[in-house]
Amino acid sequence: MTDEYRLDDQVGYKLRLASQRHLEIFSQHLSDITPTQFSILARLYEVGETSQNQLGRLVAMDAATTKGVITRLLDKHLVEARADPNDARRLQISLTEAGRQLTIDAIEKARRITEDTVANLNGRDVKRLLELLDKI
Amino acid sequence: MTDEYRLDDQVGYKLRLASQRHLEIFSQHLSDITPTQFSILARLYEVGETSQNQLGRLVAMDAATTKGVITRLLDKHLVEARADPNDARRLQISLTEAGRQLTIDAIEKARRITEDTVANLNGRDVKRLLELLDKI
DNA sequence: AAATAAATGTTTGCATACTAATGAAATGCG
DNA sequence: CGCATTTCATTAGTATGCAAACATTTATTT
Repeated sequence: MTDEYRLDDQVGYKLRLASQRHLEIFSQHLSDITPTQFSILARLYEVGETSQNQLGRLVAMDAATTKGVITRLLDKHLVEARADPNDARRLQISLTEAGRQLTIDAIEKARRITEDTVANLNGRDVKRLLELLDKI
Repeated sequence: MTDEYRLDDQVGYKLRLASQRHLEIFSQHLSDITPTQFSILARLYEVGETSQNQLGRLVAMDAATTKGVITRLLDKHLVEARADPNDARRLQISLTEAGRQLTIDAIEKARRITEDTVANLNGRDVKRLLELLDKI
């Protein structure tokens, strides 16, 4: 029936707003790294030393994007890279000790970040939201 | 009970994935402009000539971000800018004729973009998703 | 086995979006 | 009026993302 187009009711628009809000909360708790950088760190913590490209795949990032994120993490001395002896194309990435410490700490803070982000939702809503986002 | 941290279950992570998917769909349908640029255009179409800063506020964008988006739209000759005679600080932004045409066309395509983005959700789910995102 | 083709991993360059800090103009209040 | 505050816009710097290029390895063909 409603034939007009409402920008405010579009999924894409609301997704941007929600991401914006989440980013704001994130940086309040964790100002040293970004959400993107955090996901790389958390995944690396989970799986251990991995090639750069593979690592990117594990967090659904483009190879080029991954490269940029890794560069920034290298600059901060949170990860280190070494050539794979078996495959000259590959660059093996691992956490430094400082990186490990920061990641452990960041994971704790990340729990709070998630809590704050969904502060207005009850448990069932959160679950539902995750399911719905998954289907997109 | 579950005490471990699962990156894949975090709202922030899933928000990034969903946005990523939406962006992909968007660029398939509308390769000339980005979602951000589209929201500026759509809003401008809605409200008519407005100051740059005000326009940004209407789509929840920082003044600096707005500036960048407007610059790109000016480069594409989709909008035009003129000084406000009453207030020397202000820059009035309006759609060019080409911009109007493109916006009308883009709004049609945007319906499809939204449809494709939520293709796996039924009507009630979409409504619920919008509500949940709103609460964030 | 050598040569070629195909796949994989990484890097470079460029576009977009966002933030913090700065400057210019207008408004309000003593 | 004169000064502080607010509003608007811009600049400079950072992060993320994609397309294209390049290098290495693996598979295929002759």
